[in-house]
Amino acid sequence: MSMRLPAPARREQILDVSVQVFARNGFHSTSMNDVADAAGVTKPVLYQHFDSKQDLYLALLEEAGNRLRTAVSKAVVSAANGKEQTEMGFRAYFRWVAEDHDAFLLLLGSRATRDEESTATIRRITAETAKAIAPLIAADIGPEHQRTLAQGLVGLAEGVSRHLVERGETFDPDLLGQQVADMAWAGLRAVHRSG
Amino acid sequence: MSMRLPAPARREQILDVSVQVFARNGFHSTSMNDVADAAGVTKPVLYQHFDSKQDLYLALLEEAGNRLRTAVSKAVVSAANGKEQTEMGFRAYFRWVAEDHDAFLLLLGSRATRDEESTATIRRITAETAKAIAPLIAADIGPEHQRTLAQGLVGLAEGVSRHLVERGETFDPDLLGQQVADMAWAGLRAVHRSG
DNA sequence: AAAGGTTGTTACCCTCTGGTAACCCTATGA
DNA sequence: TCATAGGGTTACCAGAGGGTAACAACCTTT
Repeated sequence: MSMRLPAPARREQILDVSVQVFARNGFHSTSMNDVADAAGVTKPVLYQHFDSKQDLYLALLEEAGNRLRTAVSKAVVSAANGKEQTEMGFRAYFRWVAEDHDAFLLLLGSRATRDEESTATIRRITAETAKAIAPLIAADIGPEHQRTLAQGLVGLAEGVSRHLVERGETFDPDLLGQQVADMAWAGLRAVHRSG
Repeated sequence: MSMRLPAPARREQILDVSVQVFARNGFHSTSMNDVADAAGVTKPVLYQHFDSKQDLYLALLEEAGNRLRTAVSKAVVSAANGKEQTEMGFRAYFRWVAEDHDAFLLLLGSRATRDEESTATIRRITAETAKAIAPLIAADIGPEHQRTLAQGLVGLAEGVSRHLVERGETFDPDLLGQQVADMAWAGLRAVHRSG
């Protein structure tokens, strides 16, 4: 039905389409036929570009994770002081959620299904995001504790996002980022003081 | 192999055993045969007590969720002022994580798989937990915003817990609860001020 | 000790779906 | 125009796993 495409273009199209399908239905509830249908193509075509369902799924996770990581990292690096870093970081996170909607659902939505390997991938991505913001936290507490709190901040952003996204509410990422950052920054300073 | 049990006892045993199996492997990677084996029994026995795999799984979620909710609610209610409520709430949460380990993994672990209905159940539980702590947040911001931040706090606790549990680190729930509560409380007060 | 309800098992069905072998169609270039 | 290569399809396999019908072992009650 759909036109013939050169291999690289087809591969891209499959990635584009399948991120939507997987995001909406989750891994297990999405069959390769579903993906193929959505792409306007038949199953074997998928296997010309990806070794397995897992392989396709992991490619999607990897891409989505990269976009998240780089967005947050860039934002944090580009800011001057801690407070600004916090604000920019959260803003970037929420902007990513708002713009890269399907990717958010894929990585962190409630329907995100995680087998052995996907779990590892997602955990790695989350951990790296946390690592990017860990320096925001006062270094005079143990590094373990520091990383734990960084994961907490990621969880904070995640919880807020999931709540909003799953209720279908629209939001201004910059405003939200600022508000959450205010809260987080005050919290971080408290940690600093209390050691 | 295992002894004959009266129906209610068998039902309880199945619940006890399957929460472990599901927590460890997730919904889709766990077959009813796996559950049956773990219970020392054969498949049809499971279907004498539960209508379907879904049904069993939802029963587990419900039980786990109840324990979480009541633990947090009780803790929050029993405290006097806001700061103490925050501390008691987080303590109760982390105590639940430490004690009801499998339940935590089942509800919120990375392998937690969520189809249509399970998603709804888990979201309900999380939302109710958030509702229990929403009053901690100053009422002079919009109720929508208030609920969003409450979800953020739940996410915070979740992120911290997941990080610790999945790294297999042991932790003192009371100490951790206090530390996280310090951070959260300072954040909440900041929200209060900035409106 | 026979009856009847309860607990449990064996053996099976059936669907779903990941994956593949074999073939077809279309464009291009010599 | 004919060969060739690469994109695409049809038709199928095979295994896994949810769910069930029929049967067997047990215990209790009379």
